[in-house]
Amino acid sequence: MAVRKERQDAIENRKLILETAHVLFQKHGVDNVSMQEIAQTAGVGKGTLYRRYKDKGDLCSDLVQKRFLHFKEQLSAYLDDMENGSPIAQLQKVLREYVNMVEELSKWLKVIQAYDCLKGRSATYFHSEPYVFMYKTIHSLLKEIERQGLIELTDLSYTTDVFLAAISPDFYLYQRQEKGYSQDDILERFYSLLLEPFIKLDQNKK
Amino acid sequence: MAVRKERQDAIENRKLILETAHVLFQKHGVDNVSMQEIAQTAGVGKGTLYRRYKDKGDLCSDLVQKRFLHFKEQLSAYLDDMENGSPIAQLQKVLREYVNMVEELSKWLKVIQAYDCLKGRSATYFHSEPYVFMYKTIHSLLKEIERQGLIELTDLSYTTDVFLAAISPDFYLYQRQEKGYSQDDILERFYSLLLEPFIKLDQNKK
DNA sequence: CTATTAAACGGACTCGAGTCCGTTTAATAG
DNA sequence: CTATTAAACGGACTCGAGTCCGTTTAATAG
Repeated sequence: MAVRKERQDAIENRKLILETAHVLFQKHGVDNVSMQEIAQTAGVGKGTLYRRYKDKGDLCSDLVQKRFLHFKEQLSAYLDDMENGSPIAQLQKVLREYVNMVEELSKWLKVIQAYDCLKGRSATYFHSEPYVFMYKTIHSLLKEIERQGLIELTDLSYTTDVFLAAISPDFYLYQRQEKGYSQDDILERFYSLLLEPFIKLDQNKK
Repeated sequence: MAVRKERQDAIENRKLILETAHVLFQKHGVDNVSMQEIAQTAGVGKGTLYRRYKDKGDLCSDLVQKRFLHFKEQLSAYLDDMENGSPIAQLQKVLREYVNMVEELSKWLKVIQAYDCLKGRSATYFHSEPYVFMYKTIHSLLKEIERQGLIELTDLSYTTDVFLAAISPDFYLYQRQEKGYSQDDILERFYSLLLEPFIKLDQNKK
């Protein structure tokens, strides 16, 4: 017997709730909006809200998910253009775009992290789609750079994780807000600490 | 007029509460212990509990604080012994000991972080005593290494932060539990990515 | 179009976090 | 030792998170 398709009212409510939450979060800040309020404003019962979203963190995940899709598309487009360019330039492009996105999404990412931690869902950051995607992308670019003999790394996987740690939302925001570095300051320092020292010296080529 | 000294009952309650919380946390796990329960078990009212500790995160901070004092003492003892040794060896010692401590305290550190985030106290991790202390220690050791001409770094401050990011509780636990690296695996990879490439080649000295 | 079904709904309910404020008690003044 | 004071106490209270379950409704069968 065929599986019933999702009910029309359910689909509409899902959209309605997400939009309402987004509006309220923007207007009053995530912390100052209760789940109650979201349900009421959307005109649904609390049960309906919780049926779709475990908690505020879950709502934020969905918000991030939407934005992340754009990012992925944009990035593939860029990378297609650079198909035959230097993989180092590609890597730099990826990093720059990602930093851009982190800057934009950090607000949500922090909330997600807090709820994950509080509910004992541990290390979900590292399993989130954005992390996994970035990991794969950076990992394969580094591999290509290595294949071309431009770099030599002891542990590719560890290196990739450290790359991402240096642009993780927490760390990034700290550099940005407390240290007062600009986006470019950070990228510059990142390159000079984690990228340039490993690029094989072929200055003689010049 | 002299400031009144802290009341005796207050002092005793403070100790009692902290010990009770510690015991309950160990027995049932931080997540499964309510503030109510802590107060009840300690035999004080809820108000008394909250008078000292804002929330569970705050309790964990105090727990960490105690352990961290030991760590600091131990470390200074070690460093005094190595006073005239190579600052690189000193740095490695510091890193090794810190990793040890993070391994032990990660449970609490995660809870602290979650509450900080949830209550909108942002980036407190970077202002916590452990972070600040480690920052100072690593920073000054790197400076000394630089002074001796053994290393050259673009931005000492940024480098120090990245060092600490690579052994931040979240990241460390991920490497440890999900990647399956041992403590030594991690230190090895850390050195080979973040330390060795910057040490000036004076192999000719050999 | 009607009956059947199971998903979806929504509000009453429980439970813990955190606050408030009238009461108690340790410290100090005399 | 007694009176005064202000810190400390503790439990009633509020408020939001999340669950439960009787009721509604969209989808499917006939």
